[in-house]
Amino acid sequence: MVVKAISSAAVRRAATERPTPVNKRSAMLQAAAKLFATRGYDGTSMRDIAELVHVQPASLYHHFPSKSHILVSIFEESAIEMVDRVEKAVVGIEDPWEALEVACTAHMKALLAGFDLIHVVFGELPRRHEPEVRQKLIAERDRYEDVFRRLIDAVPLRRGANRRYMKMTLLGAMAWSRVWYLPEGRDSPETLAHNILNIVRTGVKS
Amino acid sequence: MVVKAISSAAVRRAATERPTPVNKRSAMLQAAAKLFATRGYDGTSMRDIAELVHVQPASLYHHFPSKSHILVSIFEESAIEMVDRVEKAVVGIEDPWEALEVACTAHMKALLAGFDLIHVVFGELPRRHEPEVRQKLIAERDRYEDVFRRLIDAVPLRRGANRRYMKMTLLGAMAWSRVWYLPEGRDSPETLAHNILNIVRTGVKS
DNA sequence: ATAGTTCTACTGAACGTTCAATAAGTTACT
DNA sequence: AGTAACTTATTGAACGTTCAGTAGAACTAT
Repeated sequence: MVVKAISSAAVRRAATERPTPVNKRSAMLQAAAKLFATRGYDGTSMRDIAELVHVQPASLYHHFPSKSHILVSIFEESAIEMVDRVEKAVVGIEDPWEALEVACTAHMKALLAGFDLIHVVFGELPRRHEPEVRQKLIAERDRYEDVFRRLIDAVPLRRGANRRYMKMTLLGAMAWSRVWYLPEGRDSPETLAHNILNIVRTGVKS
Repeated sequence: MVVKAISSAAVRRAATERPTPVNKRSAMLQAAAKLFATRGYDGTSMRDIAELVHVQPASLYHHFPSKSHILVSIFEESAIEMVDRVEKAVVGIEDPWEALEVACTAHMKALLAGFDLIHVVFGELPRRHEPEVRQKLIAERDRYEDVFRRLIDAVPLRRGANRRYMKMTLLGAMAWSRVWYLPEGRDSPETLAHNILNIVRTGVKS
């Protein structure tokens, strides 16, 4: 009896539901991230986002109280997801340099192979936004950068080397790839991560 | 008579003219650059620019045919100015590493000490703009990057080191300072340039 | 089991504001 | 007189956001 009721309900649901009705909120975030990543926050309208999700602009306000909350949510979800990706990638690796390289590879893969959320985190300048929003954006990015800070802390450096500069150089060099990387080029995210880290690790001079 | 006429005109002009009437066009570019650098292109309105120059919005259209032309002009003037600054800074320096460091210092000084035009060049993503505009923006930034390409070409590297990756790492690391640098902090632009270049040159590992 | 209620997700139409841009007129200088 | 520099006034379009309303599923009471 109970089984039958559940079964028929499930069938009915499966027959009437749309392709991925699971969570429209995340579909909205996904669409917004894609647009923010390419056109920027100000260059993207709520209508643009709505159109990409095949929904009326007003529907966005059922899930988010404002446009800026969408941006903040993207930073939040991205930080959670990226911290997870990087930390999962480095488990079991003992050599600290190898762990750092694996982390960089995970970072570059996400950045260059279509994970739009992280693109927004490293493309959108918190400076431009209202103090309340800015604070949250910075906090979320810091949360992610902290994973790298810990990995860098574990690595043996020569005397006088500054770990903070090292972190900024590494993250900056990787973030800058946004600007010049061409997907159709011959360089894979792995190659990029390896080469950039290698420059930071051993330098280039003869 | 002639002298008198000129003289009285000069007096009248001096009495009625505003502080720096020399070239309003460049004042407009300056104001636009300051706003573009902090709020971004899309986050800045023609009204904002006009207000900063104490001019009516429509006046901007006497000097520039459109908003995007202002952006292109900023890139042009910035490239010319920065190429000039860097090339002047390195004249007479024989050691290629010292020349590169001087170039980096000039770059960081401009970037962190208020030369707004270059801020726009390294903050505004050409990707976001129409193809015609994008092409010009990329061309101007390439023109500036070429100065660094030449300086890097002159430097002796270890076997297998990639000069293109080196350039991107160096420029990326410096550009990223936009994000985390605090003027009230203890690091001077010179210190930053020295430390970043030193990481790229000799690496950090023990 | 059925009827009534509540809730979630969303729509369609509009709100007032701001946008880049234009047209026409005025002043300043040569 | 003529040109350059700028103003006032205005345009249509696009902006973020609001709001009353609705379809349908889910819960509740009979």
